[in-house]
Amino acid sequence: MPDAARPSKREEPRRETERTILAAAEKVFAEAGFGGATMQLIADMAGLPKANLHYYFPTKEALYRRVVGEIFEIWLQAAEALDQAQCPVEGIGAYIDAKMEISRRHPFGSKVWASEVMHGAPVIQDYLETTLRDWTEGRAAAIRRWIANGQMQPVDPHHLLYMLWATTQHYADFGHQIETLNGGRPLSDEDWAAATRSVKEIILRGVGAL
Amino acid sequence: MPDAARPSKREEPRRETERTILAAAEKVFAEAGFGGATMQLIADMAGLPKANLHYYFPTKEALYRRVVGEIFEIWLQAAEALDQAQCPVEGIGAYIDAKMEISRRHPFGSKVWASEVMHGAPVIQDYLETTLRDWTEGRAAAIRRWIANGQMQPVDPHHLLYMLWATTQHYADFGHQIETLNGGRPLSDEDWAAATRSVKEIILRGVGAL
DNA sequence: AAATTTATTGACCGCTTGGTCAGGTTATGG
DNA sequence: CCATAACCTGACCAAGCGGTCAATAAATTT
Repeated sequence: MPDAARPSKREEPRRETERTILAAAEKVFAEAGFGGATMQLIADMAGLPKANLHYYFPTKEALYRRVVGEIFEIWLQAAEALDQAQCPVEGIGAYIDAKMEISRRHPFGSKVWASEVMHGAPVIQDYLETTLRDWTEGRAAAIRRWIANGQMQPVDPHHLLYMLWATTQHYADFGHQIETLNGGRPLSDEDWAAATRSVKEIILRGVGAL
Repeated sequence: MPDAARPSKREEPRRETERTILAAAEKVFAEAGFGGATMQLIADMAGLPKANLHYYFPTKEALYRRVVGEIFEIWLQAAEALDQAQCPVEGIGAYIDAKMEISRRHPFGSKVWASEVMHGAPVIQDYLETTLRDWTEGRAAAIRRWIANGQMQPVDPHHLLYMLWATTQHYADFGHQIETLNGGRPLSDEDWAAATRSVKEIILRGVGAL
């Protein structure tokens, strides 16, 4: 029975099972927080016995660490949108596009990250102090260059970056609130497009790049 | 010994003790999440035996409910800034001022709210569907009036409100990340003033109100 | 097809959790 | 100064937790 209903475990069974567990863990950690999540809940969601989880991930914290690390990777990739741009409209616009897409496609991951940071980043403090800080300084320098070139108004680069993060991630982290205010219905394709358009318009006009 | 070191319990001892417990609970819930928080931790932080907590609040959830409710009240009060304004610069500006001040003075409450919404608002769903929805629609109408009067550009009122919430609350919810990127130091008075200035400047210019 | 490694699992363990309760202590009111 | 009510708390409990382990099953190698 090749290519059965369950994803084929012929090639790399370990990877397949790990992915199943990680997906379940991401969802449970997002919905219950680290403290509220239980290995039993994750196991049920993954359709595996609890003991099997500990075969692939020694502890709950190790599993959590992997989940958080994967989100960070995704965000770093999106950040490249800011790099290869010549003007703020293009760079910031592409970055907002990318981050809004991530908020839509990976809402659980975004929530796990938010939860982790809110609780004082006990697990990812080193990320914040090294990779994220370096990345932030680099991007701030690029923004200062745009300002020096007269391509946008002189706004504080850090606070601009915070605004970009806050606004885009809000659609993932507070998605439930937004959905409720949207009459209980999830945002449609057009709703997401309109949201992205609004964010880009206000911020790009706000920094004087339009 | 009138007016001793401990807050006077002569007048309304019940209220005093409740406030002590609520303050401790707010902090612990913010730092550990609902699932990660324990009654023992809250009791230690409040300097009371655990059993005493259950004398004032029957269950962990009842205590949590009170904490969340108090934050919502604070935000509703801040919302009045938006009401008594004639122009967007004044209204939105005052609202940003108020919400930034709350982020600074009540970071724990903001985190508890964020955590609650992220986890699907199991406790405050009714707030979202009634009070918050009504408030949002009222404010959206006010914004549409400003647009009709030509006092600002035609932006989607809902997405503007989301941006205001996201940006201001980010300074509380992600305060640890911001502090880390600030060299590990908490934001100074001037930092907060600069942050508020940046947010107001970008958003007010972004909606074409300047 | 035997041997060996890898994957799977039910049963179990020590510990912490939210919550209870009986009994003690303090304040209030007559 | 006593009685009644409000307040406080150490000791305790059932339930659920993260994690372990010995036994088994499946795959892979020889």
